[in-house]
Amino acid sequence: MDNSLESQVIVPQSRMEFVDMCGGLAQGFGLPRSVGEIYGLLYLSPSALSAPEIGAGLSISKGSVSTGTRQLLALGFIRKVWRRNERKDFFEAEVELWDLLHSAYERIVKVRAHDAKRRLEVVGEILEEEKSGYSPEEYAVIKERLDRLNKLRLRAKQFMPLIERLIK
Amino acid sequence: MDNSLESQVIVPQSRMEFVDMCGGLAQGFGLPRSVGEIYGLLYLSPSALSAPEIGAGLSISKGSVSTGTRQLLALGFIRKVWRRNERKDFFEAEVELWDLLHSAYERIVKVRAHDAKRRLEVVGEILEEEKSGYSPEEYAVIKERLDRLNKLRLRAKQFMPLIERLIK
DNA sequence: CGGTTCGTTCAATTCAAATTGAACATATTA
DNA sequence: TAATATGTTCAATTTGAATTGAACGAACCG
Repeated sequence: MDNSLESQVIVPQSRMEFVDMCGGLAQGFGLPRSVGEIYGLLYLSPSALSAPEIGAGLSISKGSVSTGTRQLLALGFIRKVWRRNERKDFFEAEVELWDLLHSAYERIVKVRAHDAKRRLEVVGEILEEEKSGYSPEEYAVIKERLDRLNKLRLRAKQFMPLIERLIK
Repeated sequence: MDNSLESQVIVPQSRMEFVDMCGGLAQGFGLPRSVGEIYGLLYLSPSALSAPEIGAGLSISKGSVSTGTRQLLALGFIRKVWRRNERKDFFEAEVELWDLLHSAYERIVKVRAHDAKRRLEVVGEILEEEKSGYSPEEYAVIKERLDRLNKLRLRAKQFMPLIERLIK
């Protein structure tokens, strides 16, 4: 039996242009291009698409579709939908992007900020241990630079609640 | 003559920890790790460092130091300093990070926003050309999704001046 | 049952980006 | 001028991440 369904999937140029843009955006955010492309395809799709349709539409392998959809599901960017009498999984895009961006902010910015704080503390601790290895002048410079960074961190932290209120 | 200067460059652990953190941050922002590392090394350096010193301290090649410092100079993260009777270039970190982040915001966020606007327009135009290829319902769905994106874009745009004022 | 489709996983491959190192140009010193 | 050091560029290499594709298990069908 011919896989007529997949082989005739031809995505119009406008949507391909959009897919490409989403691929580029994803890369910009450090995600695989294909993940962005899958989201782009689904976002402009009038109906939910099956995994084989996605693979055919984007010319990517089953494996990539599987891992890509898993990532998007984990991020909340797409949903699985089930169809009666269909064994296949179908996927549709979450279109409330504002909410998604909001939660992405929570996850990414907050986690990064916390990370930076911890790592700076570690650097400070090790510096104390090594204090004797520096001349007083050197030590003073390094200490001052670290303090400066911590001030920057606090300054940024102060704005976080403000920004959060803005994007709520 | 032995290159005693370079071969004895041993960077203390606290600074290496910091270098590593900067490397990771750079990667997070889509820059080469080595670029972040060079900045990290210079940031906690009590004095300006020559290119050979940087290479030795981070165990990276001349070529990487050269391209890395060029990128950092272009971004304004480091400065060249000249020393009397010294042929070598010396580098020191720009420590006013707030200003740097501010101008990075200008360059990155604004450019990206403008890009997205243009690409969305292109998608819209091609869609119009292909309008006849869709059923009215399909067209309506796609159009609505694009409109939704444009609204999101405008909403984000409204906040930009506010955020700019915050980080000024 | 066999036969088929779907989806996942993971080892192998591919690909792009970063890094190296050799060749070169320029400056410096004796 | 020869000998040495510095810095740039770019082709070749390395490295790490994304992608593929084969193997597998599960669900459905005749």
